[in-house]
Amino acid sequence: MHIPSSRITINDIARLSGVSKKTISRVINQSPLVSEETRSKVEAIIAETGFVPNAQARALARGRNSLIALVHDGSDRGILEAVESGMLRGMEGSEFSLVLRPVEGDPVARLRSFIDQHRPTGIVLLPPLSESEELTLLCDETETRCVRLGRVRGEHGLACDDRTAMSELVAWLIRLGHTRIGLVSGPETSLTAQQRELGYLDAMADHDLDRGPALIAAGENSFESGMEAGRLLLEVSPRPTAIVACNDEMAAGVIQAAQRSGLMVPDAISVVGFDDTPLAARIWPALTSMHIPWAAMAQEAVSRIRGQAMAADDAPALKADLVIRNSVLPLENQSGAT
Amino acid sequence: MHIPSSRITINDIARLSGVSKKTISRVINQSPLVSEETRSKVEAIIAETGFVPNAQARALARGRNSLIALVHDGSDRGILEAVESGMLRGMEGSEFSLVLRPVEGDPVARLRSFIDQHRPTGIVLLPPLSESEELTLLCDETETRCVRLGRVRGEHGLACDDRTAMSELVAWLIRLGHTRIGLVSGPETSLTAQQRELGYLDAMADHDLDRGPALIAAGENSFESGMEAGRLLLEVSPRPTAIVACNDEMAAGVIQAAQRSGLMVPDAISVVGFDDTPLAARIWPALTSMHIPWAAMAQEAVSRIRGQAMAADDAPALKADLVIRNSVLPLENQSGAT
DNA sequence: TTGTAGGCGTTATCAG
DNA sequence: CTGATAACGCCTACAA
Repeated sequence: MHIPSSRITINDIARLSGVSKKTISRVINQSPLVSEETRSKVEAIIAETGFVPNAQARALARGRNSLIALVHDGSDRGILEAVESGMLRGMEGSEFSLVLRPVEGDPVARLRSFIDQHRPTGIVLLPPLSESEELTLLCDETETRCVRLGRVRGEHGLACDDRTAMSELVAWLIRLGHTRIGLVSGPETSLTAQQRELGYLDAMADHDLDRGPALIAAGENSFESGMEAGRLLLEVSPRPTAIVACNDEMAAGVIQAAQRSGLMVPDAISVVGFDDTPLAARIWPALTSMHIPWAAMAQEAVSRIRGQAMAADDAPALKADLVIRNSVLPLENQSGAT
Repeated sequence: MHIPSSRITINDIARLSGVSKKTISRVINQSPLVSEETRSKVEAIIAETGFVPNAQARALARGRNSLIALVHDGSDRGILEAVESGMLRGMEGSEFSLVLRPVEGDPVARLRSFIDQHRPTGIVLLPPLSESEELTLLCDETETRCVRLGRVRGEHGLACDDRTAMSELVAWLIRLGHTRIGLVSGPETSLTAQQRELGYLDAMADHDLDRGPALIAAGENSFESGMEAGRLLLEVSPRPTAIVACNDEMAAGVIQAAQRSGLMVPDAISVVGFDDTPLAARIWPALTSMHIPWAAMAQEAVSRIRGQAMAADDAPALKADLVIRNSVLPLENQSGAT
């Protein structure tokens, strides 16, 4: 016997309260088909005994486990912390638990066997996996609820407008007098990164500024790729007076590259990030960044999976928001050199 | 019917291969009591059909779920990333999945209901929760395997020697000529933090240096508390020439405080951290830090829970290791001011 | 080496 | 409103 007999089950409760298992089950599941009297009697006994329904048995009977999985490919670690804590907040006080599921290699096959094995109630997909239609199809097939973060179109999507947000960010730099603005782009396979790049191009075009390829360096969302891209952009002549990176990790890399080569930020060059991850506040100079409400989106995603999607009015605004810190100076206050 | 009948079960495999369920079960569980012939035939069919055993049914029958939980109280977010990825590496290719379980409030009650509900195979406890004997007892009671990270004594512990590591770190600063060395300590309720503080005191005493309370500021393992403690230490007169923080988050806070007040790191003051989290490499100047192999420990913890603890020889060394970056200068190369 | 019967704790069906 | 009875998919005893 694996399970200590001390562990109490629905049968014990049934016996103690003199009703059938099924009635206990109804009480547990808030079924309206129970008399007030019976319900309160049973509830008292449950409280008294500290009975907790066994999630495995339940999962087996229902064909669904009380798990919600966070599925990502590890390509953008910066936003993970916010997403995790948002999801956890959304599950607080519920029966649900959070499972971490990185998938590398063939995402469809990996995810399929994960779902077959654990039958989670739902999964939250992060970019760029959230951009795959295949994965959504897989969830439909397996009756797994699915929310795609950072991907607006489609019924399963939840995102804010990256393109507009980036364009506003760049427009803000332009208002500060900057005209030569470099971009560190994200992986070209990521639609989210593409949207951000388009936002940059929008703003530059709106103000008739040079948006030639020389001012754009390709990154991979990682700190290291940001450093590398930063080095490239710093050698462009004439040098950009501001650089915007498609996420905070890369922005931190740009700052590192700049300071190492003796260009102080923001005195010699301004740098801005995107996402507003915890890293932004911890580096020096503290990074000005466009806040993307990943935590709020993740929390809302969990609500949807739990079937408690808020009314449109109550839903959190899910809007991007500029957070000004210390990594940007108006052009007129910048010096040309160290 | 919740489960699409298309989903294949052990019964389908049994029928297809012309043997009984039990034999399939034996194959799945690597039982030696199966003939080579039968085994390979069954395995072929399993591969062909893509059959994945249902974890819920299995969990119900065995009384254990194929989950391993990471349990922490959120007080030291810096090491979470390393621990998560180490645990995931340890579970790669296995049937196990990682559940994230932050507990706030009454840890014993919270953990108990979590265990009752999900019956995880094991849990990994992070400091300071790993220091609680109560939680270990709870695991014993519920037959849940448990590994306590950062806590040496006892059969369930897995840690490296924080005290010695810190003392070596401080001794290294002393060899660089520093004599006035400040400390940002961790929460006094955390034994791990206490060990680190003791290591600092050891080294200072060994070299007959001032280790009075004026040079020690209390932190709470958070970035903000590090900034606050940093501000305090910078006002001590004469000012310390180096500050060591009990974790990287706080060290980043100290750097922020120093640079904001115009004291450049490391030119005016040296700063070192502890843990060597990803943050250390991302800030500027890059943080010199004592590497604590959290990822390796977490991976080993998972191995233990899976019952595959390596022989002592094969086990990863689990030793702390100094990682030198750019936040420290020998005293003679430091200038007294900006 | 393999198979049969029964149980794990819960939910669904359908009759009272 | 309530309760027998039969799943859910797998595993352990015990036989064969």
